[in-house]
Amino acid sequence: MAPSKSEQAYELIQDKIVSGAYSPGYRLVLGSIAAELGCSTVPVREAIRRLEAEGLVAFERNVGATVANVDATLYLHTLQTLSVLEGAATALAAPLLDADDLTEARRINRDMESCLQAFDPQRFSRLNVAFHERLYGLCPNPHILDLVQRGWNRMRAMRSSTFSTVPGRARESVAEHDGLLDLLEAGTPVHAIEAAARDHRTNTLNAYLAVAGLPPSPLYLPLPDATPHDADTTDPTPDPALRGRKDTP
Amino acid sequence: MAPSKSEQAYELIQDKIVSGAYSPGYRLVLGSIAAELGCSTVPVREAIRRLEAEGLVAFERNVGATVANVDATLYLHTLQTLSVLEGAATALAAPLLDADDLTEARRINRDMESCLQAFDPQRFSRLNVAFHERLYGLCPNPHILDLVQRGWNRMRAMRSSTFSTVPGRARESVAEHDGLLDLLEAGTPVHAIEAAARDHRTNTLNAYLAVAGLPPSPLYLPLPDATPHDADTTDPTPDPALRGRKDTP
DNA sequence: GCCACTATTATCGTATACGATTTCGTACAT
DNA sequence: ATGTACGAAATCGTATACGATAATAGTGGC
Repeated sequence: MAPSKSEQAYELIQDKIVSGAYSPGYRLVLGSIAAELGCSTVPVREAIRRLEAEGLVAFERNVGATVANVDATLYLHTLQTLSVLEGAATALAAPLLDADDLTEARRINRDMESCLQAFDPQRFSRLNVAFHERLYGLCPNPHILDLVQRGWNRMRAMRSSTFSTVPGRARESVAEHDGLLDLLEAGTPVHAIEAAARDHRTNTLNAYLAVAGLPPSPLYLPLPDATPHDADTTDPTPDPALRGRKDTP
Repeated sequence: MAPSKSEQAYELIQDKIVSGAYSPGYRLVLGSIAAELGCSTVPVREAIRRLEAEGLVAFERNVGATVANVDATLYLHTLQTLSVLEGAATALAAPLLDADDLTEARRINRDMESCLQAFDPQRFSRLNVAFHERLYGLCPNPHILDLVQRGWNRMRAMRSSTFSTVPGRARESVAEHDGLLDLLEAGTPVHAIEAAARDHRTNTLNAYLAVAGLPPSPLYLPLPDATPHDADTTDPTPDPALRGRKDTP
Protein backbone atom coordinates (compact mmCIF):
# COMPACT_ATOMS: atom_id res chain seq x y z
CA MET A 1 0.00 0.00 0.00
CA ALA A 2 1.02 3.56 -0.55
CA PRO A 3 2.72 5.07 2.47
CA SER A 4 0.62 7.49 4.48
CA LYS A 5 0.69 11.14 3.59
CA SER A 6 2.53 11.96 6.75
CA GLU A 7 5.15 9.39 5.83
CA GLN A 8 5.47 10.84 2.35
CA ALA A 9 5.83 14.30 3.81
CA TYR A 10 8.49 13.05 6.18
CA GLU A 11 10.53 11.52 3.40
CA LEU A 12 10.14 14.46 1.09
CA ILE A 13 11.28 16.98 3.65
CA GLN A 14 14.14 14.84 4.84
CA ASP A 15 15.27 14.33 1.26
CA LYS A 16 15.17 18.02 0.55
CA ILE A 17 17.17 18.76 3.66
CA VAL A 18 19.70 16.04 2.95
CA SER A 19 20.09 17.02 -0.69
CA GLY A 20 20.52 20.62 0.29
CA ALA A 21 17.40 21.88 -1.48
CA TYR A 22 16.34 23.27 1.88
CA SER A 23 19.42 24.85 3.35
CA PRO A 24 19.88 25.56 7.05
CA GLY A 25 17.60 28.30 8.26
CA TYR A 26 15.11 27.65 5.48
CA ARG A 27 11.63 28.34 6.66
CA LEU A 28 9.38 25.30 6.44
CA VAL A 29 5.88 26.62 5.86
CA LEU A 30 3.18 24.06 6.43
CA GLY A 31 0.91 25.35 3.72
CA SER A 32 3.53 25.43 1.00
CA ILE A 33 4.77 21.94 1.67
CA ALA A 34 1.22 20.69 1.84
CA ALA A 35 0.49 22.23 -1.53
CA GLU A 36 3.63 20.73 -3.01
CA LEU A 37 2.55 17.31 -1.79
CA GLY A 38 -1.05 17.77 -2.70
CA CYS A 39 -2.29 17.14 0.82
CA SER A 40 -3.48 19.15 3.77
CA THR A 41 -1.33 20.65 6.48
CA VAL A 42 -2.14 18.07 9.12
CA PRO A 43 0.16 15.28 7.94
CA VAL A 44 2.87 17.82 7.21
CA ARG A 45 2.73 18.99 10.81
CA GLU A 46 3.21 15.45 11.99
CA ALA A 47 6.18 14.93 9.69
CA ILE A 48 7.81 18.10 10.91
CA ARG A 49 7.40 17.12 14.52
CA ARG A 50 9.11 13.85 13.78
CA LEU A 51 11.97 15.66 12.12
CA GLU A 52 12.14 17.93 15.11
CA ALA A 53 12.52 14.94 17.40
CA GLU A 54 15.47 13.85 15.29
CA GLY A 55 17.06 17.25 15.49
CA LEU A 56 16.83 18.09 11.81
CA VAL A 57 14.46 21.00 12.18
CA ALA A 58 13.86 23.55 14.90
CA PHE A 59 10.32 24.37 15.83
CA GLU A 60 8.80 27.28 17.67
CA ARG A 61 5.30 27.67 18.91
CA ASN A 62 3.10 29.82 16.72
CA VAL A 63 6.06 30.70 14.60
CA GLY A 64 6.93 27.65 12.59
CA ALA A 65 9.74 25.35 11.70
CA THR A 66 13.09 26.04 10.14
CA VAL A 67 15.80 23.69 8.98
CA ALA A 68 18.12 23.37 11.93
CA ASN A 69 21.30 25.32 11.71
CA VAL A 70 24.01 22.85 11.04
CA ASP A 71 26.95 24.95 11.88
CA ALA A 72 30.29 23.40 12.51
CA THR A 73 29.65 22.78 16.20
CA LEU A 74 26.46 20.82 15.65
CA TYR A 75 28.17 18.66 13.09
CA LEU A 76 31.07 18.02 15.38
CA HIS A 77 28.84 17.34 18.35
CA THR A 78 26.95 14.77 16.35
CA LEU A 79 30.19 13.18 15.29
CA GLN A 80 31.37 13.06 18.87
CA THR A 81 28.12 11.51 20.03
CA LEU A 82 28.39 8.93 17.31
CA SER A 83 31.90 8.07 18.37
CA VAL A 84 30.62 7.18 21.81
CA LEU A 85 27.52 5.31 20.71
CA GLU A 86 29.01 3.49 17.79
CA GLY A 87 31.97 2.45 19.88
CA ALA A 88 29.65 0.89 22.42
CA ALA A 89 27.46 -0.68 19.75
CA THR A 90 30.43 -2.22 18.00
CA ALA A 91 31.78 -3.54 21.27
CA LEU A 92 28.46 -5.13 22.14
CA ALA A 93 28.12 -6.65 18.70
CA ALA A 94 31.67 -7.96 18.56
CA PRO A 95 31.06 -11.29 20.32
CA LEU A 96 28.23 -12.01 17.91
CA LEU A 97 30.10 -11.59 14.66
CA ASP A 98 30.91 -14.74 12.76
CA ALA A 99 33.53 -15.38 10.11
CA ASP A 100 31.14 -14.43 7.31
CA ASP A 101 30.54 -11.02 8.81
CA LEU A 102 34.22 -10.36 9.04
CA THR A 103 35.08 -11.48 5.53
CA GLU A 104 32.19 -9.43 4.19
CA ALA A 105 33.42 -6.40 6.11
CA ARG A 106 36.90 -7.02 4.80
CA ARG A 107 35.52 -7.17 1.28
CA ILE A 108 33.70 -3.86 1.73
CA ASN A 109 36.90 -2.30 2.96
CA ARG A 110 38.70 -3.52 -0.16
CA ASP A 111 36.02 -1.82 -2.20
CA MET A 112 36.58 1.36 -0.26
CA GLU A 113 40.24 1.12 -1.04
CA SER A 114 39.47 0.95 -4.73
CA CYS A 115 37.25 4.00 -4.37
CA LEU A 116 40.29 5.85 -3.16
CA GLN A 117 42.02 5.28 -6.46
CA ALA A 118 38.90 6.05 -8.44
CA PHE A 119 38.13 9.26 -6.54
CA ASP A 120 34.55 8.24 -5.87
CA PRO A 121 33.68 9.89 -2.56
CA GLN A 122 29.96 9.24 -3.01
CA ARG A 123 30.47 5.53 -3.17
CA PHE A 124 33.17 5.64 -0.53
CA SER A 125 30.78 7.25 1.88
CA ARG A 126 28.08 4.69 1.20
CA LEU A 127 30.49 1.83 1.66
CA ASN A 128 31.71 3.38 4.87
CA VAL A 129 28.22 3.27 6.31
CA ALA A 130 27.79 -0.29 5.08
CA PHE A 131 31.05 -1.34 6.67
CA HIS A 132 30.15 -0.04 10.08
CA GLU A 133 26.58 -1.21 9.91
CA ARG A 134 27.93 -4.66 9.32
CA LEU A 135 30.00 -4.42 12.47
CA TYR A 136 27.52 -2.90 14.88
CA GLY A 137 24.38 -4.26 13.27
CA LEU A 138 24.21 -7.26 15.56
CA CYS A 139 24.38 -5.12 18.68
CA PRO A 140 21.83 -6.75 20.97
CA ASN A 141 20.79 -3.46 22.53
CA PRO A 142 18.17 -2.07 20.17
CA HIS A 143 18.08 1.24 21.98
CA ILE A 144 21.73 1.95 21.27
CA LEU A 145 21.25 0.72 17.73
CA ASP A 146 18.39 3.12 17.25
CA LEU A 147 20.43 6.06 18.49
CA VAL A 148 23.30 5.18 16.21
CA GLN A 149 20.90 5.00 13.30
CA ARG A 150 19.53 8.43 14.10
CA GLY A 151 23.01 9.80 14.42
CA TRP A 152 23.87 8.65 10.93
CA ASN A 153 20.66 10.18 9.71
CA ARG A 154 21.66 13.52 11.07
CA MET A 155 25.09 13.13 9.60
CA ARG A 156 23.72 12.44 6.16
CA ALA A 157 21.49 15.46 6.42
CA MET A 158 24.41 17.68 7.32
CA ARG A 159 27.38 16.39 5.43
CA SER A 160 26.28 17.42 1.98
CA SER A 161 25.25 20.89 2.98
CA THR A 162 28.23 21.97 4.99
CA PHE A 163 31.11 19.60 5.13
CA SER A 164 33.39 17.92 2.73
CA THR A 165 36.12 15.41 3.39
CA VAL A 166 39.43 15.97 5.04
CA PRO A 167 42.28 15.31 2.59
CA GLY A 168 44.32 12.47 4.01
CA ARG A 169 41.62 11.04 6.20
CA ALA A 170 40.01 8.55 3.85
CA ARG A 171 43.17 6.51 3.44
CA GLU A 172 43.83 6.42 7.17
CA SER A 173 40.25 5.39 7.64
CA VAL A 174 40.65 2.32 5.47
CA ALA A 175 43.76 1.35 7.38
CA GLU A 176 41.98 1.73 10.70
CA HIS A 177 39.16 -0.43 9.42
CA ASP A 178 41.62 -3.19 8.76
CA GLY A 179 43.09 -2.73 12.20
CA LEU A 180 39.66 -3.01 13.75
CA LEU A 181 38.97 -6.18 11.79
CA ASP A 182 42.26 -7.61 12.96
CA LEU A 183 41.23 -7.05 16.56
CA LEU A 184 37.86 -8.65 15.95
CA GLU A 185 39.39 -11.70 14.31
CA ALA A 186 41.76 -12.09 17.21
CA GLY A 187 38.86 -12.13 19.65
CA THR A 188 40.15 -9.10 21.51
CA PRO A 189 38.35 -8.20 24.75
CA VAL A 190 35.30 -6.00 24.51
CA HIS A 191 36.76 -2.83 25.90
CA ALA A 192 39.64 -2.85 23.41
CA ILE A 193 37.14 -3.20 20.59
CA GLU A 194 35.21 -0.29 21.97
CA ALA A 195 38.36 1.78 22.22
CA ALA A 196 39.35 1.02 18.65
CA ALA A 197 35.89 1.69 17.25
CA ARG A 198 35.47 4.90 19.16
CA ASP A 199 38.91 6.20 18.43
CA HIS A 200 38.44 5.48 14.76
CA ARG A 201 35.58 7.92 14.73
CA THR A 202 37.27 10.33 17.09
CA ASN A 203 40.19 10.44 14.68
CA THR A 204 37.85 11.59 11.94
CA LEU A 205 36.39 14.17 14.27
CA ASN A 206 39.81 15.41 15.21
CA ALA A 207 40.86 15.57 11.61
CA TYR A 208 38.08 18.09 11.10
CA LEU A 209 39.02 19.93 14.24
CA ALA A 210 42.63 20.11 13.17
CA VAL A 211 41.67 21.66 9.85
CA ALA A 212 39.60 24.20 11.72
CA GLY A 213 42.53 24.96 13.97
CA LEU A 214 40.77 23.62 17.04
CA PRO A 215 42.17 21.30 19.71
CA PRO A 216 41.07 17.66 19.60
CA SER A 217 38.19 15.97 21.34
CA PRO A 218 39.25 14.49 24.66
CA LEU A 219 37.02 11.46 24.44
CA TYR A 220 39.62 8.92 23.49
CA LEU A 221 39.65 5.64 25.27
CA PRO A 222 43.01 4.40 26.42
CA LEU A 223 43.95 1.20 24.70
CA PRO A 224 44.90 -1.01 27.58
CA ASP A 225 47.97 -2.60 26.04
CA ALA A 226 48.81 -1.02 22.69
CA THR A 227 49.80 2.31 21.22
CA PRO A 228 47.99 5.05 23.08
CA HIS A 229 47.05 8.15 21.12
CA ASP A 230 48.86 11.38 21.65
CA ALA A 231 45.73 13.16 22.82
CA ASP A 232 45.40 11.51 26.20
CA THR A 233 47.72 13.72 28.12
CA THR A 234 46.20 15.50 31.05
CA ASP A 235 46.22 19.08 29.85
CA PRO A 236 45.31 19.62 26.22
CA THR A 237 44.16 23.14 25.55
CA PRO A 238 40.44 22.88 26.13
CA ASP A 239 38.39 23.24 22.99
CA PRO A 240 35.75 25.95 23.21
CA ALA A 241 33.55 24.10 20.77
CA LEU A 242 33.64 20.65 22.25
CA ARG A 243 34.77 21.12 25.78
CA GLY A 244 33.28 24.55 26.34
CA ARG A 245 35.75 25.78 28.86
CA LYS A 246 34.54 28.40 31.25
CA ASP A 247 36.53 31.39 30.13
CA THR A 248 36.43 33.13 33.45
CA PRO A 249 38.58 36.26 33.43
CA MET B 1 0.32 31.67 28.30
CA ALA B 2 -1.33 28.31 28.59
CA PRO B 3 0.64 25.56 26.94
CA SER B 4 -0.73 24.28 23.67
CA LYS B 5 -3.21 21.44 23.69
CA SER B 6 -0.70 19.14 22.13
CA GLU B 7 1.74 20.01 24.90
CA GLN B 8 -0.92 19.34 27.54
CA ALA B 9 -1.71 16.04 25.91
CA TYR B 10 1.94 15.13 25.87
CA GLU B 11 2.36 15.85 29.55
CA LEU B 12 -0.83 14.11 30.53
CA ILE B 13 0.00 10.94 28.69
CA GLN B 14 3.57 10.90 29.88
CA ASP B 15 2.42 11.42 33.45
CA LYS B 16 -0.06 8.59 33.21
CA ILE B 17 2.57 6.30 31.82
CA VAL B 18 5.13 7.30 34.41
CA SER B 19 2.70 7.00 37.28
CA GLY B 20 1.58 3.63 36.05
CA ALA B 21 -2.00 4.65 35.34
CA TYR B 22 -1.42 3.42 31.81
CA SER B 23 0.45 0.17 32.16
CA PRO B 24 2.50 -1.38 29.39
CA GLY B 25 0.39 -2.62 26.55
CA TYR B 26 -2.40 -0.20 27.39
CA ARG B 27 -4.19 0.87 24.28
CA LEU B 28 -4.01 4.62 23.73
CA VAL B 29 -7.18 5.54 21.86
CA LEU B 30 -7.06 8.97 20.33
CA GLY B 31 -10.72 9.71 20.87
CA SER B 32 -10.79 8.75 24.52
CA ILE B 33 -7.76 10.80 25.42
CA ALA B 34 -9.10 13.72 23.45
CA ALA B 35 -12.36 13.52 25.35
CA GLU B 36 -10.53 13.32 28.66
CA LEU B 37 -8.60 16.46 27.77
CA GLY B 38 -11.54 18.23 26.25
CA CYS B 39 -9.88 18.69 22.91
CA SER B 40 -9.93 17.13 19.50
CA THR B 41 -7.89 14.19 18.34
CA VAL B 42 -5.43 16.22 16.30
CA PRO B 43 -3.21 17.47 19.12
CA VAL B 44 -3.40 14.07 20.78
CA ARG B 45 -2.00 12.49 17.65
CA GLU B 46 0.90 14.86 17.72
CA ALA B 47 1.61 14.16 21.36
CA ILE B 48 1.59 10.44 20.74
CA ARG B 49 4.00 10.75 17.86
CA ARG B 50 6.36 12.63 20.12
CA LEU B 51 6.12 9.94 22.75
CA GLU B 52 6.76 7.40 20.05
CA ALA B 53 9.95 9.19 19.09
CA GLU B 54 11.05 8.90 22.70
CA GLY B 55 10.29 5.22 22.81
CA LEU B 56 7.53 5.40 25.38
CA VAL B 57 4.76 4.24 23.10
CA ALA B 58 4.61 1.95 20.11
CA PHE B 59 2.61 3.03 17.13
CA GLU B 60 1.18 1.09 14.21
CA ARG B 61 -0.40 2.44 11.10
CA ASN B 62 -4.18 2.29 11.07
CA VAL B 63 -4.12 0.38 14.31
CA GLY B 64 -3.12 2.80 17.00
CA ALA B 65 -0.73 3.34 19.82
CA THR B 66 0.00 1.27 22.89
CA VAL B 67 2.20 1.94 25.87
CA ALA B 68 5.50 0.36 25.01
CA ASN B 69 6.22 -2.93 26.64
CA VAL B 70 8.73 -2.26 29.32
CA ASP B 71 9.82 -5.74 30.00
CA ALA B 72 13.00 -6.42 31.85
CA THR B 73 15.17 -6.32 28.76
CA LEU B 74 14.01 -2.90 27.66
CA TYR B 75 14.66 -1.53 31.10
CA LEU B 76 18.10 -3.02 31.15
CA HIS B 77 18.90 -1.87 27.65
CA THR B 78 17.99 1.66 28.60
CA LEU B 79 20.14 1.45 31.67
CA GLN B 80 23.03 0.18 29.61
CA THR B 81 22.62 2.96 27.09
CA LEU B 82 22.55 5.48 29.89
CA SER B 83 25.74 4.08 31.32
CA VAL B 84 27.50 4.82 28.06
CA LEU B 85 25.99 8.23 27.46
CA GLU B 86 26.13 9.49 30.98
CA GLY B 87 29.71 8.34 31.31
CA ALA B 88 30.65 10.35 28.27
CA ALA B 89 28.61 13.36 29.37
CA THR B 90 30.17 13.35 32.81
CA ALA B 91 33.63 13.06 31.33
CA LEU B 92 33.03 15.98 29.01
CA ALA B 93 31.60 18.09 31.78
CA ALA B 94 34.34 17.29 34.26
CA PRO B 95 36.81 19.99 33.22
CA LEU B 96 34.08 22.60 33.56
CA LEU B 97 33.04 21.86 37.11
CA ASP B 98 34.08 24.39 39.70
CA ALA B 99 34.39 24.03 43.45
CA ASP B 100 30.80 25.09 44.02
CA ASP B 101 29.49 22.34 41.81
CA LEU B 102 31.49 19.76 43.68
CA THR B 103 30.50 20.90 47.16
CA GLU B 104 26.90 21.05 46.06
CA ALA B 105 27.13 17.54 44.69
CA ARG B 106 28.76 16.42 47.90
CA ARG B 107 25.92 17.97 49.84
CA ILE B 108 23.33 16.17 47.74
CA ASN B 109 25.13 12.94 48.38
CA ARG B 110 25.00 13.56 52.14
CA ASP B 111 21.27 14.05 51.77
CA MET B 112 21.05 10.75 49.97
CA GLU B 113 22.90 9.11 52.79
CA SER B 114 20.34 10.40 55.24
CA CYS B 115 17.58 9.06 53.01
CA LEU B 116 19.11 5.66 53.50
CA GLN B 117 18.48 5.81 57.22
CA ALA B 118 15.04 7.29 56.76
CA PHE B 119 13.97 4.69 54.17
CA ASP B 120 12.80 7.32 51.74
CA PRO B 121 13.35 5.78 48.32
CA GLN B 122 11.21 8.39 46.57
CA ARG B 123 13.42 11.20 47.75
CA PHE B 124 16.54 9.12 47.29
CA SER B 125 15.69 8.61 43.66
CA ARG B 126 15.05 12.29 43.10
CA LEU B 127 18.31 13.24 44.76
CA ASN B 128 20.11 10.69 42.67
CA VAL B 129 18.95 12.37 39.50
CA ALA B 130 19.88 15.76 40.92
CA PHE B 131 23.32 14.55 41.84
CA HIS B 132 24.14 13.30 38.39
CA GLU B 133 22.52 16.21 36.62
CA ARG B 134 24.84 18.42 38.59
CA LEU B 135 27.81 16.49 37.31
CA TYR B 136 26.96 16.09 33.65
CA GLY B 137 24.84 19.23 33.32
CA LEU B 138 27.72 21.32 32.03
CA CYS B 139 28.53 18.86 29.28
CA PRO B 140 29.23 21.10 26.30
CA ASN B 141 27.79 18.67 23.79
CA PRO B 142 24.05 19.41 23.79
CA HIS B 143 23.28 16.39 21.69
CA ILE B 144 24.67 13.98 24.25
CA LEU B 145 22.95 15.94 26.97
CA ASP B 146 19.65 15.62 25.17
CA LEU B 147 20.04 11.89 24.81
CA VAL B 148 20.86 11.50 28.49
CA GLN B 149 17.79 13.52 29.37
CA ARG B 150 15.61 11.29 27.23
CA GLY B 151 17.14 8.24 28.76
CA TRP B 152 16.22 9.39 32.24
CA ASN B 153 12.75 10.13 30.96
CA ARG B 154 12.35 6.59 29.81
CA MET B 155 13.73 5.34 33.09
CA ARG B 156 11.24 7.33 35.08
CA ALA B 157 8.46 6.01 32.91
CA MET B 158 9.52 2.45 33.52
CA ARG B 159 10.86 2.26 36.99
CA SER B 160 7.60 2.67 38.81
CA SER B 161 5.74 0.18 36.71
CA THR B 162 8.10 -2.72 36.71
CA PHE B 163 11.17 -2.35 38.81
CA SER B 164 12.00 -1.74 42.39
CA THR B 165 15.38 -1.26 43.99
CA VAL B 166 18.04 -3.81 44.57
CA PRO B 167 18.62 -4.30 48.31
CA GLY B 168 22.21 -3.36 49.00
CA ARG B 169 22.69 -1.18 45.95
CA ALA B 170 21.67 2.21 47.35
CA ARG B 171 24.41 2.24 49.96
CA GLU B 172 27.09 1.23 47.49
CA SER B 173 25.77 3.89 45.19
CA VAL B 174 26.37 6.63 47.72
CA ALA B 175 29.89 5.37 48.28
CA GLU B 176 30.59 5.35 44.56
CA HIS B 177 29.32 8.90 44.33
CA ASP B 178 31.89 9.97 46.86
CA GLY B 179 34.56 8.11 44.95
CA LEU B 180 33.59 9.89 41.76
CA LEU B 181 33.71 13.24 43.52
CA ASP B 182 37.16 12.40 44.84
CA LEU B 183 38.36 11.79 41.31
CA LEU B 184 36.85 15.04 40.12
CA GLU B 185 38.42 17.03 42.91
CA ALA B 186 41.79 15.50 42.14
CA GLY B 187 41.52 16.60 38.53
CA THR B 188 41.76 13.06 37.23
CA PRO B 189 42.12 12.65 33.44
CA VAL B 190 38.99 12.57 31.38
CA HIS B 191 38.97 8.88 30.52
CA ALA B 192 39.25 7.86 34.15
CA ILE B 193 36.25 10.04 34.96
CA GLU B 194 34.36 8.42 32.15
CA ALA B 195 35.30 4.99 33.41
CA ALA B 196 34.15 5.79 36.94
CA ALA B 197 30.88 7.38 35.85
CA ARG B 198 30.04 4.60 33.46
CA ASP B 199 30.98 1.83 35.80
CA HIS B 200 28.88 3.39 38.53
CA ARG B 201 25.83 2.92 36.36
CA THR B 202 26.96 -0.41 35.05
CA ASN B 203 27.22 -1.58 38.62
CA THR B 204 23.58 -0.72 39.16
CA LEU B 205 22.70 -2.51 35.96
CA ASN B 206 24.63 -5.55 37.00
CA ALA B 207 23.02 -5.53 40.41
CA TYR B 208 19.71 -6.01 38.64
CA LEU B 209 21.16 -8.63 36.39
CA ALA B 210 22.58 -10.51 39.34
CA VAL B 211 19.19 -10.60 41.06
CA ALA B 212 17.72 -11.93 37.86
CA GLY B 213 20.38 -14.59 37.70
CA LEU B 214 21.89 -13.16 34.53
CA PRO B 215 25.53 -12.55 33.74
CA PRO B 216 26.79 -8.95 33.90
CA SER B 217 27.00 -6.38 31.17
CA PRO B 218 30.39 -6.40 29.49
CA LEU B 219 30.58 -2.68 28.95
CA TYR B 220 32.92 -1.81 31.75
CA LEU B 221 35.77 0.50 31.03
CA PRO B 222 39.12 -0.52 32.37
CA LEU B 223 40.36 1.92 34.95
CA PRO B 224 43.82 2.71 33.71
CA ASP B 225 45.61 2.70 37.06
CA ALA B 226 43.31 1.59 39.87
CA THR B 227 41.23 -1.39 40.96
CA PRO B 228 39.73 -3.01 37.91
CA HIS B 229 36.35 -4.63 38.32
CA ASP B 230 35.99 -8.34 38.40
CA ALA B 231 33.82 -8.42 35.29
CA ASP B 232 36.45 -7.56 32.75
CA THR B 233 37.84 -10.97 32.20
CA THR B 234 37.70 -12.20 28.67
CA ASP B 235 35.09 -14.91 28.92
CA PRO B 236 32.09 -14.14 31.04
CA THR B 237 29.13 -16.28 30.15
CA PRO B 238 27.40 -14.25 27.50
CA ASP B 239 24.13 -12.75 28.61
CA PRO B 240 21.25 -13.59 26.32
CA ALA B 241 19.51 -10.39 27.28
CA LEU B 242 22.31 -7.91 26.87
CA ARG B 243 24.85 -9.63 24.71
CA GLY B 244 22.47 -11.69 22.65
CA ARG B 245 24.66 -14.65 22.03
CA LYS B 246 23.99 -16.59 18.91
CA ASP B 247 22.84 -19.89 20.35
CA THR B 248 23.68 -21.87 17.27
CA PRO B 249 23.25 -25.61 17.80
C1' DG C 1 14.11 61.73 11.02
C1' DC C 2 12.84 58.41 14.56
C1' DC C 3 9.93 56.01 17.74
C1' DA C 4 5.37 54.22 19.34
C1' DC C 5 1.15 52.43 18.04
C1' DT C 6 -2.29 50.32 15.19
C1' DA C 7 -3.87 47.62 11.15
C1' DT C 8 -2.89 44.07 8.01
C1' DT C 9 -1.38 39.73 6.65
C1' DA C 10 0.71 35.38 6.82
C1' DT C 11 0.85 31.42 9.33
C1' DC C 12 -0.06 28.48 13.02
C1' DG C 13 -3.25 25.58 16.26
C1' DT C 14 -7.22 22.95 16.65
C1' DA C 15 -12.28 21.59 15.98
C1' DT C 16 -15.16 19.25 13.07
C1' DA C 17 -16.30 16.07 9.43
C1' DC C 18 -15.90 12.11 6.71
C1' DG C 19 -13.77 8.43 3.99
C1' DA C 20 -10.53 4.45 4.74
C1' DT C 21 -8.90 0.65 7.25
C1' DT C 22 -8.76 -2.66 10.68
C1' DT C 23 -10.94 -5.52 14.05
C1' DC C 24 -14.42 -8.15 15.99
C1' DG C 25 -18.62 -10.71 16.11
C1' DT C 26 -21.86 -13.56 13.72
C1' DA C 27 -23.59 -16.79 10.51
C1' DC C 28 -22.75 -20.29 7.50
C1' DA C 29 -20.50 -24.28 5.37
C1' DT C 30 -17.59 -28.14 5.97
C1' DA D 1 -16.46 -28.31 16.38
C1' DT D 2 -13.67 -25.62 13.42
C1' DG D 3 -12.65 -22.66 9.86
C1' DT D 4 -14.23 -19.13 6.52
C1' DA D 5 -17.02 -15.18 4.67
C1' DC D 6 -19.34 -11.48 5.50
C1' DG D 7 -21.07 -7.32 7.90
C1' DA D 8 -20.98 -3.95 11.66
C1' DA D 9 -18.51 -1.21 14.83
C1' DA D 10 -14.55 1.04 16.29
C1' DT D 11 -10.80 3.65 15.20
C1' DC D 12 -7.56 5.82 12.36
C1' DG D 13 -5.99 9.28 8.55
C1' DT D 14 -6.71 13.51 6.41
C1' DA D 15 -9.38 17.48 4.31
C1' DT D 16 -11.53 21.56 5.36
C1' DA D 17 -12.62 25.51 8.16
C1' DC D 18 -11.85 29.04 11.34
C1' DG D 19 -10.13 31.38 15.49
C1' DA D 20 -5.55 32.68 17.58
C1' DT D 21 -1.03 34.37 17.34
C1' DA D 22 2.97 36.64 15.83
C1' DA D 23 5.51 39.10 12.12
C1' DT D 24 5.11 43.11 9.18
C1' DA D 25 3.84 47.26 7.19
C1' DG D 26 1.85 51.56 7.53
C1' DT D 27 0.42 55.73 10.16
C1' DG D 28 0.75 59.34 13.23
C1' DG D 29 3.07 61.99 16.86
C1' DC D 30 7.26 63.81 18.73
